[in-house]
Amino acid sequence: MELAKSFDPHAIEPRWYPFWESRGYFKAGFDPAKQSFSIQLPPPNVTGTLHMGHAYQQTLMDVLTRYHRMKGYNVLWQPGTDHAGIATQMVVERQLEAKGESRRALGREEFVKRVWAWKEESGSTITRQMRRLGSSCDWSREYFTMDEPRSRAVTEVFVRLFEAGLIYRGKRLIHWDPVLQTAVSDLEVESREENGSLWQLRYPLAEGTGHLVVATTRPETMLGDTAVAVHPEDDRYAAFVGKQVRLPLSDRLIPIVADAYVDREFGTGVVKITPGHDFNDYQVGVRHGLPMPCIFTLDAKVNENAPAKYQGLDRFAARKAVLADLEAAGLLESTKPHKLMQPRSQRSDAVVEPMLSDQWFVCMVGMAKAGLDVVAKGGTQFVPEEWTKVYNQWLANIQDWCISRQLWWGHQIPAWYADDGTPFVGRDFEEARRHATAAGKAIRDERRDPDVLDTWFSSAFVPFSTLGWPDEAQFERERRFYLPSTVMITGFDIIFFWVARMIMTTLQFAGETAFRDVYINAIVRDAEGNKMSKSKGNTIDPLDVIDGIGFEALLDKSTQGLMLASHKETAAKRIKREFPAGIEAYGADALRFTFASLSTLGRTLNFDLKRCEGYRSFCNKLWNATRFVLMNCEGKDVGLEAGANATMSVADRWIVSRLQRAETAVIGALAEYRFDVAARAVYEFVWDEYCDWYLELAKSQLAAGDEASQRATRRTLIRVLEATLRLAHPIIPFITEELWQKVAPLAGKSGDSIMVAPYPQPEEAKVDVAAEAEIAGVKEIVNAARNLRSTMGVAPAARVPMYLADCPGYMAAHAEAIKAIARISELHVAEELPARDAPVTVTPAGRVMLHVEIDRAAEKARLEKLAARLEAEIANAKGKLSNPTFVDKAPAAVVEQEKKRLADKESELAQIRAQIAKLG
RNA sequence: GGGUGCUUAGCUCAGCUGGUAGAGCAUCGCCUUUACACGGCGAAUGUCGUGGGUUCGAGCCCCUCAGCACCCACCA
Repeated sequence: MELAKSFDPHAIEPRWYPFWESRGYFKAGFDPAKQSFSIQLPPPNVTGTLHMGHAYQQTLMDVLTRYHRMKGYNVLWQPGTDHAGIATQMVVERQLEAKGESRRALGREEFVKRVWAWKEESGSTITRQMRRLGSSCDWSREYFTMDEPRSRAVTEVFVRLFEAGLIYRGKRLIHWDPVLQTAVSDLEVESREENGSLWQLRYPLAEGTGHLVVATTRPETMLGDTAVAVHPEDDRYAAFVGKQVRLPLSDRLIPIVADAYVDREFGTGVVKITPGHDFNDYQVGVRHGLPMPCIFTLDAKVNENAPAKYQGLDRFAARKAVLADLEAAGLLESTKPHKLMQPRSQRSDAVVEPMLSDQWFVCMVGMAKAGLDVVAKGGTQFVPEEWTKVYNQWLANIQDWCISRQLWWGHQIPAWYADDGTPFVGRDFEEARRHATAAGKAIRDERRDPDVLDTWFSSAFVPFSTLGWPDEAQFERERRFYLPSTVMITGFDIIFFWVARMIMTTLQFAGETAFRDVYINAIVRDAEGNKMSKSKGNTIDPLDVIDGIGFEALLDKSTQGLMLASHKETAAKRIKREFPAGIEAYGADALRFTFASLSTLGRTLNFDLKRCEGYRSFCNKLWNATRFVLMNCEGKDVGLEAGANATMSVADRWIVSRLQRAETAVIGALAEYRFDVAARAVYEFVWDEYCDWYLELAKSQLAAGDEASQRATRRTLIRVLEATLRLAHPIIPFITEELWQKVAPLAGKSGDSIMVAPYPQPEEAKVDVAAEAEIAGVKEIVNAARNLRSTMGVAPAARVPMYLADCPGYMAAHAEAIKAIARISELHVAEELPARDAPVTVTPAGRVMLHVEIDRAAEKARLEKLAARLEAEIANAKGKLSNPTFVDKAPAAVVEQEKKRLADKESELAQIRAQIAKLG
């Protein structure tokens, strides 16, 4: 079947993914004779959809995966999805609310059923989208963090850590989200600078008259104050230490303590201490043995530990009431505006309340040390390197990890409580009961801890839980191939949440690092470098880039789901401005090429549809080059059989040589994760060398060459193209497969698919420096001629005579090619240029004269300008060379280079001067 | 408060261990030349953020300042 006249991604993409997948090409290999390559997909939220960040990461992962597969490695790209505890539970709760139902009314069992139903319904969306992008994961091994094997691993890890004393239950001050009503880890708290107030309150002294003034941003917490503190060396307050103040409103006596935590410079130097609701105060409370009352309910209303008057009030209402009462009592000294870092829960945006609460924790210090060591010793390397510091800094200051969540969606904690409240942990109830019995305690099945584990707890084990662990036999079999993973590709935002924890747990349970390399990819921004966000309306859906989308549909989907009218308006405006005609269909290959090209080792990647358009053009270029080659090779003798009479021309040897260099460049770039360099090498080889020059050179060889050289040219055309397709396949899999299916047979290559064909390997012997120099010379002459034509205003189609002098002997052999490419009617090669009024260009490869009408004065002026520039360059070079320190100290090669430059320029100038003289 | 990164052509970015600045897009000419107008050919464009230092030589190394972005942190 003929190739269509131009590249249309839609016509080809849908056919190849099912072809690859159905033939099992994505399946992990287990051949002991081969090297292995493996990569873990950061598991996306199971009910989520593919966004630009995913598409970008996966492009990089797929490039590496396909590349290593073609190189013959055992390859495992391990996919999976995450149950995303809080996020998914929230989505389903919202759905229930919309239907007038509620989680609590349904009850735990029924609610969890509904979440599973939602997971089943939407769970394959993102994996379907991944297939559209071309991601070649081994779907036969796809996991879900709550599937049976992963759940077993979670229980096993929990039990073992508990038995090792690394998981414990304790009453600690934790971050409480009063909206979601669960504990969250410190990583799930985000602090933002917000405008608040700083209030100064008077606390009357218990004895005598007078008061101390304390400053606070949260006056309502005074209901839980159990002390005030001053700095031990603060002379102003030394006399008060050990005495008491009368806590207003509550009318309790609380001590004045001395603690070095107090900053004498801030406020009055006196701090109110609320150990139950502040992390600093908690420490002070511990040091001074203070009571630590909790004054809030789980939904952050004032509880029974505060005076009756405030009970039942929300935190913020209580603040108002407290302030009003203090003011009435004359105890409010001042109110000032104050900027503070407000800690908010990442998921609900609620102001987090520190609460003293019973939770499960993982003791991190030891594991963190191991995690630091393995990176320090180079067992795991970050790319770019600078992220090592970020990793180190976090691990060095790590806190114990609060892993219990008061949610229903997730892995329920495998702990049961004895009647006296002692927790017993086991792989199942029976095991827990045995422990309890041994300890002489009675427990019941229904007294299982209701909490679930942090989502990140389960995803922290995927490096080994996806290789069969805790099944020893399977794990031993598979880890030899795929642990550690070769590389982890992910965003910096989850270095702490995920990467560090995987490294730590894998060290703990497999005794080995999880990854050889950790590649931290850039964050995808819009073309102007702004963060992509729904409310700004500057998000782009990767599927829309692949498939295209009309303006109306784009407007619709960009504004739906936005709650605020102002956001809707901003988004709509932006869509109208940026995408007045919607988004064209660029296809997965162009999208992937764009990602690869923009993938420098920076922190951000500004996604520009214009770039994408350029790379779709590239695909079209490749497509049409293939059409040309097929047109010339189909049904013709391409000289494949041994002993075929085929004479390789210099141009043929040149393009083969350039191909070796392109292959070397791509392979080297991929080894260093320089996807941009790899993409550029492919782009430049295909466009600038193969299409712009070789196809043109080939045309004249096919038109004028003898039988044997035509045969060699056809063979070179088809073989270089075939190798180029393989070279490019990891980046642009669809179009290369489509074209390869047609090209490969003609190139004498068999095989069912390009994705299982071998990756091109450069051969040193095929690098031909002489041919490269020769073609470089030809290009120089052609360029000079083209330049003169354009400067002289010669119509592109017009053929003009050309004279060539002072050129290497080989030039005559390229006469036909030069004539065709530079559109020359007659080419005269001679010792000297004829003396006539014609434009001349001097190049190292010869002097070029076009026989065209000229304006003598204008030509003279042009040459004078050239001469002036040359003179300046000559003066510069002479200056350098006459500087003794330069000649002395600079390396000989540099001095030589400068001398050569001087000589070249001087000779060029002489020629130009001569030509000016001829013009009279 | 601590830390990191960035500042190069109108825009987005490359620039290897220091040797006289590059790409894509955009711009401006001229072209329906038989693979490709998703094309061809040509052109223009930069005191490489500031000030200093090291060096024969600095976009690259060192210091200063300025601007931008991000991360971590319990200052009431």
